[in-house]
Amino acid sequence: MAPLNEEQLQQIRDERKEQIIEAALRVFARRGIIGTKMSMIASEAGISAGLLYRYFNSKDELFTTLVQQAIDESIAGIKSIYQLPGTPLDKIKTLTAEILNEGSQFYFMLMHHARTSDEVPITAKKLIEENTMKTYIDILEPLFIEGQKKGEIAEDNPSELISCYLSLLSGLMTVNIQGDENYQIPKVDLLLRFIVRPS
Amino acid sequence: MAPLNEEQLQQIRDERKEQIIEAALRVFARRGIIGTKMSMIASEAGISAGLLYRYFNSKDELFTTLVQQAIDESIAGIKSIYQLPGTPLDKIKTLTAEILNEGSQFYFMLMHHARTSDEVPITAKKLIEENTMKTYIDILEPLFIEGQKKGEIAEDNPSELISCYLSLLSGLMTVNIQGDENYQIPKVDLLLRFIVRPS
Amino acid sequence: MAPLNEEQLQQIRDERKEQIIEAALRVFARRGIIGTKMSMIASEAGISAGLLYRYFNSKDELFTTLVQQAIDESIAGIKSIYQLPGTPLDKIKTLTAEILNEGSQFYFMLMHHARTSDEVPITAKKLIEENTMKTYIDILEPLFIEGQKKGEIAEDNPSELISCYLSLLSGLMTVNIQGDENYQIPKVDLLLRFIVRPS
Amino acid sequence: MAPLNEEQLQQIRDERKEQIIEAALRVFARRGIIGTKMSMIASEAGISAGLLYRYFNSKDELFTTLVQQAIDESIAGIKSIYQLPGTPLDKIKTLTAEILNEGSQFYFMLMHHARTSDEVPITAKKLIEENTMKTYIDILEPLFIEGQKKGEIAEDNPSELISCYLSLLSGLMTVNIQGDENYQIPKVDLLLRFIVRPS
DNA sequence: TATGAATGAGCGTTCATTCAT
DNA sequence: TATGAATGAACGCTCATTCAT
Repeated sequence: MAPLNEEQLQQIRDERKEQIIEAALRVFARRGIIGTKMSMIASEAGISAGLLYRYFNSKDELFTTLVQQAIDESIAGIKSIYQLPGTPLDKIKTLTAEILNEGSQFYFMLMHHARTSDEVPITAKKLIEENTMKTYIDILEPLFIEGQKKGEIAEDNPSELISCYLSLLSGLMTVNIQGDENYQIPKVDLLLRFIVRPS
Repeated sequence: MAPLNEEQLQQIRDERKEQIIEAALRVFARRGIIGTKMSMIASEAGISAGLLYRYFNSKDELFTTLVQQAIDESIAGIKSIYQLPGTPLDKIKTLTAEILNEGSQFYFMLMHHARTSDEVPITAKKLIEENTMKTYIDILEPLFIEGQKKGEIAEDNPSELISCYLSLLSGLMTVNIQGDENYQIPKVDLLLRFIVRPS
Repeated sequence: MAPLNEEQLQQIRDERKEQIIEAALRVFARRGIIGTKMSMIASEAGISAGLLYRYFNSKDELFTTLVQQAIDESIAGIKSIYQLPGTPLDKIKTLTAEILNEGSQFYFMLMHHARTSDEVPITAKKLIEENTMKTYIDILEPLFIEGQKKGEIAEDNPSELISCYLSLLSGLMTVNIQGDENYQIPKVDLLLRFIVRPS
Repeated sequence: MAPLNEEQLQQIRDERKEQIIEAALRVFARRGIIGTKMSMIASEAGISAGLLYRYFNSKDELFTTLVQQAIDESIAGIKSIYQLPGTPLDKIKTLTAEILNEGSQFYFMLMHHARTSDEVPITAKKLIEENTMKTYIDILEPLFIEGQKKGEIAEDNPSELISCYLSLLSGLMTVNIQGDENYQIPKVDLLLRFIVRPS
């Protein structure tokens, strides 16, 4: 019954906040900003609705936090491609496979809602406007050019090629849904065929 | 002085209904079923909110009508590929270009909401469950097989190839948004490269 | 196609108005003022909703007209007792039987709504306030006193006796409903037993 | 600091629910189901409109609850006649006086609306259909027969006599209104005169 | 910190009333 | 005169947010 010390309290707070963020991501991703009720996030996080407000001032703030996080993680994820082993094309294949299989789908869906919905808080809107596809193209361009030099990658305009690659990937991740057994994420090799230089 | 005759009234009713359906498609597509307020549809259609209810009994009914229409038109659209001129690959290219350029984007977005949202009316849910990707695969399979025989189309499993093609197309159409100048619909030739048999 | 002359038009107007009043009485009586939609009255009268407003400026005015009519007719009805044949008790029995059997039930139900509902237009409220039970007591008192003198009628205070008689009658007429076969309007002799002087 | 414990919460909930039920009875009784706005009940109960919905899912559910309660209490009330002291006629007089004086009037008015209005929820409609006058006649019949044997009660068909008694009572309770000083609930002895066997 | 009762603004829907024909 | 399309105010209900405990 002794009161917790400062440090322990802070730790509880951090854990709770993480709990909430993860719960919110799952719910917002599936249901969008209006479709999501604060009570849903609360019950997904296993806490009461009122407690949410000790960690986030409003639904908007919570949503915006998630958008920020999605942007940060997606940039970091793309940048990580340079740490991967192998030739440029190897790297691209590995990263693509990781994205397709891994749990990043929630982020794609969240960002789709954030881009499409009109109810998005202005702050989040701004974050999105500053985070255009150009950001990602700039990161990937050196790698694609290197791949083209090596003759691995098709000789199109690299920027256009990357844009197309990202659009396809993003479309797949956003649209992919359970419930239609005919709807399957394509195999990586099939998907990347349009990047690969015909031999 | 005299009231309008039956024919004139019917014409007014038909026009209004069409007006509403078009307005509703635009709004639902962008904002989803919950994000869409009946007043938005009304003002998009240039009529009062109350008048909507002389044509559709409820928001749900209106939404369901649109889903039905989207399904009908998409099936008709896919079937129309057989009327196009040229070889199988020609046909596929032409149809793909049409889809990418034409205004069918609203239907894709609507269907995405209809598939994803939990607030979709049961009737619409049923329509969607009955309308899996298999419907479209079955329509396109003969054409793809013919293309493979002619050596135009890659030698993958045709059903898988079509599924991949449709997934990519559907993802692009759903995700594609105004507002990001870097986000461009890929050129048809680029997109279809993974279908074409490498020469 | 020749235009109707003034007289014919007036006749049409009068018929229409009567049509509407009768329809409105039936609907208001059963459903009360709020439960009644103008469209119900219109369709009960076999005309369009818009046309109602050429005869009555508003729902309130129509309702008030009916209340006025109900009051007028009820007073006339009570007064008519003096035209009936026989002794005072005979007259009372005859009138009671007439009321119980005849179609005056709609008026009782209407007046019940008018007295109970808070949505009644002020004008109607005033009519009702001016039309207390005293009006009817005053009309009937001479008859009851005469009956008492003749030894036909119980020796209670006449005013109280009449009030009780009217309350019971009015309660029966208001509450009596189809649909419960056990709910039967009592026989006149049974009902009047408390008025009759025990022999 | 600590949240309320389960017991305290339950007590608050019970009190609120009772508050709402009492308020709703008063308002529904006077205004009927359509005439009653949820906001009226809320302000009569001294709470906000939104809070109503934590206790009752809908206006219909609230109304139906009241109908159920009215039926239960009326049956219990009638049955309680056998606990009263004295001869059958004494019992009947006492119960009648109790009903006429006591606050059961709201229940009569509520049931009148429930029986008459077309907007009554189906569940309530069913309750009412199952609760005909026969229920009450069956309860009272033995008592009336006993009274007839004792020579206290008139020698009419007992079932008919009870039906008449209940109709009159129910009519009085339904119709009786404040606001007309001439409209007075009759004295019990006067009212019951038609039951009593003439000496 | 944590809970859940309480509030009130906002949306879907209905309906009295108006108006063009 | 007669019609029915059109409007908009009002009510039932939901949910983000606050607050007492």
